[in-house]
Amino acid sequence: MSESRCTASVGRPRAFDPEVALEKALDVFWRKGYDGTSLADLTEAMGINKPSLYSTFGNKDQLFLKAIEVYENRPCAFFGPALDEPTAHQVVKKMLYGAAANFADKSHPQGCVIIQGALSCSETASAVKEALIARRQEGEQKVRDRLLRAQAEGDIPASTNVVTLARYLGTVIQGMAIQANNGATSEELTEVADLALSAMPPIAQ
Amino acid sequence: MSESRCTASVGRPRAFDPEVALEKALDVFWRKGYDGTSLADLTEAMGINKPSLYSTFGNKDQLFLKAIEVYENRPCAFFGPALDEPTAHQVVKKMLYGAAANFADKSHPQGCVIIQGALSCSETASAVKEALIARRQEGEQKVRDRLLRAQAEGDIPASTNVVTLARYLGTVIQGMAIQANNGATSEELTEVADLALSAMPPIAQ
DNA sequence: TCTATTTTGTACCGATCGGTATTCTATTTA
DNA sequence: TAAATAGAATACCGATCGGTACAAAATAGA
Repeated sequence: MSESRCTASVGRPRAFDPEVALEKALDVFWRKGYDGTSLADLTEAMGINKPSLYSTFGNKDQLFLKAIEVYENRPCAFFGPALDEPTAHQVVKKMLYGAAANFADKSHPQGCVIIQGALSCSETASAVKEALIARRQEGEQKVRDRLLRAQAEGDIPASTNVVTLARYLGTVIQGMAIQANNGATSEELTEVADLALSAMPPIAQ
Repeated sequence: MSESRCTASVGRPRAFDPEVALEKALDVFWRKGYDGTSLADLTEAMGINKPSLYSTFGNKDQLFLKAIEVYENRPCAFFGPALDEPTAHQVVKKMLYGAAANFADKSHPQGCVIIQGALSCSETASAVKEALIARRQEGEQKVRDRLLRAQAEGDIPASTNVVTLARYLGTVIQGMAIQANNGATSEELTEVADLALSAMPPIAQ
């Protein structure tokens, strides 16, 4: 039995690291959006040529989808951990603060690629657009489920409409992404987060 | 003295109404964004050919800017009147309700072209992007000024940070535009608006 | 009717789009 | 060392991009 993967055994070795290249692609898509990004932009940023891109990642669509997976696991990793906080208030606070810090972080493009990667776009990008809408709705669904759990645990009042509350939080987070694009700083977004938190229902006794 | 304008006096008469054509262009830009819209999309929707488009509107950039002027004066006309409401609470309520009704209105593309027309975009679109950012900031500035006036009039407490409050309202409105793109209905957005309103400071006595 | 003027439709411009065929090169295995 | 394999580099594909030159057509004034 030969080695199954990691450093393919035969043929010319790959001259680039696919993960690094994928992060470069993410940066471009994040900054320019799907429609605004050309293959020339991608190959230049990734440091590879088109045939390498196509043989490794498929095509532009598939590259985009793989790039946003990287995004969800790394640059935007504040979302998942926030859900693990013990109380609903801590979950929401950590999520909004995380968005404030991350969306305005100057070490990468501002905002969120899931939100702004293909918002208004050509028909060519419609599959990507639908994928992004689905991701946003999945995120909102996770918040909703977490709030339902909090309600069951007596964390927030039974009278709270968790569907609307989750949608409100999604709205604020998405708005913060736009604000980051406008040039808002992390501090400014954190102030917005604090104000947004005041819409949370009181802690059930 | 001859007639100064309206139905030019000499030469072949124009076969289309520039205002109608501009509204068609707005519809396309709104739906597809600047980068996602091609001249072929525009000429087809406007019912004219390229030379007519260029002689009447300049180029793609200028057409876009003229289209968003139409947008600000017509489909998005909920913003200005809201500022004329007598109290800060009424201003904010009317603005958020207006956004909820307008952004999800199925008689035109969802969301707001000022927000989603050129969010993440190519370098070609950067001038347009900057113009849109400026418009968003102007809108926020108007809200801020209105809140300052309300504060002077004793409408909201002197302790309220109106800069942050205005930014928060901008954030919610911009988030609602994304929600509308996600497929949220006017009713759902109105519920979000109600929740967002709970972050407003109490009425000063 | 003739001329000046303006818009129309068509055909075209070079550049770039996403995507690929082909050839060359680097490596493993035999 | 020779064959097999797979990635790299170049050059190219038809289609489309934003933008325009040019000539036919429609009007007003002379």
